[in-house]
Amino acid sequence: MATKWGDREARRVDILEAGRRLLTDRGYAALQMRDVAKGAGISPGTVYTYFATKEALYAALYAARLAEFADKVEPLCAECDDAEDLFVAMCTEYLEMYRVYGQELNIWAVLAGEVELEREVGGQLLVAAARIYDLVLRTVDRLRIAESTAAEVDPGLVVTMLWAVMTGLADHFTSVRHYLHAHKWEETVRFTARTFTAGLRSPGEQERQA
Amino acid sequence: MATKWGDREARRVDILEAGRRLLTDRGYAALQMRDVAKGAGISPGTVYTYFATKEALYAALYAARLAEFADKVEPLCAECDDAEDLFVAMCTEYLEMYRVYGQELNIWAVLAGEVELEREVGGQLLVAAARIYDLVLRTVDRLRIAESTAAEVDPGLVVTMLWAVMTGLADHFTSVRHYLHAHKWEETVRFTARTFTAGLRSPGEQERQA
DNA sequence: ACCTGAACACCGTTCAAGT
DNA sequence: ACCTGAACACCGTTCAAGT
Repeated sequence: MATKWGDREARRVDILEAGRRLLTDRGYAALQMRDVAKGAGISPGTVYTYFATKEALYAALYAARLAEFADKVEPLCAECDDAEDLFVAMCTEYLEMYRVYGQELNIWAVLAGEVELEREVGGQLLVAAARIYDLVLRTVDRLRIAESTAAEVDPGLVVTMLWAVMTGLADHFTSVRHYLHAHKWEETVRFTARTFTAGLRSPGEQERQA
Repeated sequence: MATKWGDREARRVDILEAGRRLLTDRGYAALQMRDVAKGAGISPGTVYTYFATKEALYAALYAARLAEFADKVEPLCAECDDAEDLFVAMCTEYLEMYRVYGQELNIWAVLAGEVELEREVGGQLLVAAARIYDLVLRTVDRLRIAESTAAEVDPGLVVTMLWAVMTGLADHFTSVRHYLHAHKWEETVRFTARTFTAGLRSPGEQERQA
């Protein structure tokens, strides 16, 4: 760390970087404030003049990662015209993020104000989440994914379902770690995407809607 | 506690009951070994002669709850002939369990041997999980849910997908707690069930399979 | 102002001592 | 044998003291 005494901006980056490294290399349990301080080349007390709690530090890391996720998903949504392929690609990006950030902080709890954060970090989380939500919403529209059901189904409902399914798949596959899996990630996600898109386009939908 | 000195069986039940109460009343964060001991009318050290770790205690509670879930789902599977309704009912039962036991212990990690448990508790978890898996598998068969795809799709894949979707939905709705929800549980689950059953029965499946 | 690091609080866990 | 409870280990957090 070449960060000079009093350079708060650089110091903040040092802390975030130290935290990010611990998290990605060794998981949430290894994200300990003493080690964050050590990694940033400062004392434990100083970390707390930048982040009020460990949770706030974690939220800041998560916000950055979520923005990165949005950056990766945006071109996918723009380029891909096949809903099934797009879902598979998005899920796979999501899995990478979920592997590191999935278990611990709950973004919705943050957005709901259950967790106290500095306004800035909370705002970053909100912006990133809203960006992703909008992105998916517009893509669902563009690909007419809810086509046959469009007359009655709120596209937001489709997005909510998609998000939940992604989370479920990611959770399942990050927890099991290769062991008792009869099915591989690619196979399961592909099958889910296929089922899902077929279901949304099924002509049977409209009549059952009534 | 009327449990007598030396009655290990009753003592064990006291501990489990104290833990269960803390967990259901005030959540995982409130499951603290000192309070478990207090609730069971013993000293902290004694708890550790019954359960090697807090995680082992939690696993025992989870195993019992999982068996209870299987008990509730079994008649549902037997009585219900509509896949969509069944999925909704199962998800709703699952949500109740997930609300309390969802976040913390990972059953698959346990089954994979990543968490050390007494053989008995590990076995209980395994038995309960296998029971549920089999139950769903047989029901998928019975209702011919994977009908149009049966020639090529492993029914186990359907079960894996269903499990992941249930988890995703439960996770979404336990985390948010009424706040920023545009859609209610019943609405989202119903829509998801409809989409998936339609997708699994879609005649378009077979050709895309190839 | 910014930073240090010893100290406090909390909670899982252990173990020498009691019955 | 079974049980007690003080003590240890660990980690998030605070704060009086340093520069």
